[in-house]
Formats: sequence, structure tokens, C-alpha cells
Amino acid sequence: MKIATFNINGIKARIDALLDWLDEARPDIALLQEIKTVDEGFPREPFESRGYNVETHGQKSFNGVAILSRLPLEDVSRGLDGDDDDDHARWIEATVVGERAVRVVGLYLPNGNPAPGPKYDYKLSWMERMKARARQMLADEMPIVFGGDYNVIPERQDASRPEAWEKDALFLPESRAAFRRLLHLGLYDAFRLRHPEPGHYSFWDYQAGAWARNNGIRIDHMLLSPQAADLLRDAGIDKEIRGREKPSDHVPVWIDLDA
DNA sequence: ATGGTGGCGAGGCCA
Repeated sequence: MKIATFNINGIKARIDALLDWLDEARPDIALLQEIKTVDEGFPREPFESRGYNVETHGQKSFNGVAILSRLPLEDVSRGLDGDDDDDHARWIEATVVGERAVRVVGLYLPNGNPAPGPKYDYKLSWMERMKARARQMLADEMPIVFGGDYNVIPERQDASRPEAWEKDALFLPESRAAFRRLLHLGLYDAFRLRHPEPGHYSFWDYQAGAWARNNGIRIDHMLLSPQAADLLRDAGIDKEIRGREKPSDHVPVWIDLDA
């Protein structure tokens, strides 16, 4: 079972590029972030005609997540518990039953800039809420995949120029500590398991020729429960996508599970 | 220190 996460930075602007990638990569499941539209604005037809079931959790203009799946999606849940006043569309869960049942989460973790400030406070509190929800889910002792744009650079080796990110919300010590607290629950960074060496990125800014200079960061992650990690066959990043016409500033990150 | 780019949607916010 191939599962990918892809921050597409707007479904309206990315539909052609997304369909091209989907036809080539053919993931069983694609977790999308930043669809930047309400549910009614999401173009379901081109995905359904390719055999994908579509579940969205959208929002006008900003944020918004979706799950595409060749297999039926069951027990779909939208939103992250822990704050009734939070109206950002950043979290969606569903269960996929292939050879075995896998719970998948698509998440778009807050950017948090500028830090310090209210946006950074929101990021850190959101990460605490995610930890609480992940802890709950891990009690089920089943394969779970938490895939998405985490907006966290976990280690220095996950940035081409770590010194440029020292004061950024994506790399501040508190952000990285909160990310490690997720790992300490017993989650595994799937890409890092398969590719321990530095120099792999999932995001290159549109500005200042970041792609041409390979000035990237690795912020899109697939965290696995122990039961999912035991099924991990492979993991990768579709870097080449970033060099195409009208690209997102992120590229797809994928895993292959024996499920 | 500033400005550099892009999406959404129609001015300014967000990243």
C-alpha cells in the first residue's frame, strides 16, 4: 500500500500538476494539504474518474486537507480535538481496509511565524493537542500513519542552510522539542528510517532561487505507529516534481507499507 | 535590513 503526502498549495492552481503526478506515482492513498478551498470547491470528478474516493475538510482561501484513496474510506473524522474555538481545517482521519486495516491521518501543522507571538503560541498548543490525540490513537495498537506538512525541521541535517532558520518557527528549539515529544510517544519518522543520510528535502521556497540553489528543508513527514513501522517496505521523496511547470513549493513524500 | 515569489480572490493575508 503506497501512501503519499503532498502539500499542493492550492487545488485550483495545482490541478493539472497534481493529476500528472497522480497518474505517474499512482499512490493508493494521497494525503493533500493546503487545498485552499471549501469542500464544494474541490474538483472531485477528475479524481473519482481515476478510481479515487475523495474526502475533504476544506476552508475558504486558506488551509484545508483532503484524502484520496483507491480503497473505501471508513470512519472519516474531521478536525483535531482539544480546542472548540479552533476553526482551521488542518486535520482529517480515515480508516482504509486493504489486506489489513490502516488508520490514516492527513495533517497540516501550523507554520507559527512570526515567533514569538500568537501564531507561534497556536502552533505549540496545536502540537500538544496532536500529541494527546496521537496518544489516544496509539492505544488501539494498530497500523497508523500520520502524514502531512508538519512545518518542523527536525534536525540540522534536514536543512540545506540550518543557520538561516535558527529564529524561524520551523526550527526553533521549542518546535523541535514538541516534534520529538511526538516521536517519544513511540512514533517513527518513516523517511528517516530508510534514508539516515543528510541532504533530503521536501520544500524549496519560491523566493531567491531556492530550488536552483537546492536551498531546501525537510518538513513533510510520515510518522508511523509501531505496528505501521513494522510494515514499512520503502519510503521516498518525489523531488523531481519541484522542477516542473507551476510546481507547488512542496513535493510528495511517500511510503510503501506491506498492507 | 530589505526584498525576494506565489495562491486566493479581489485587498490583504498567509506562507
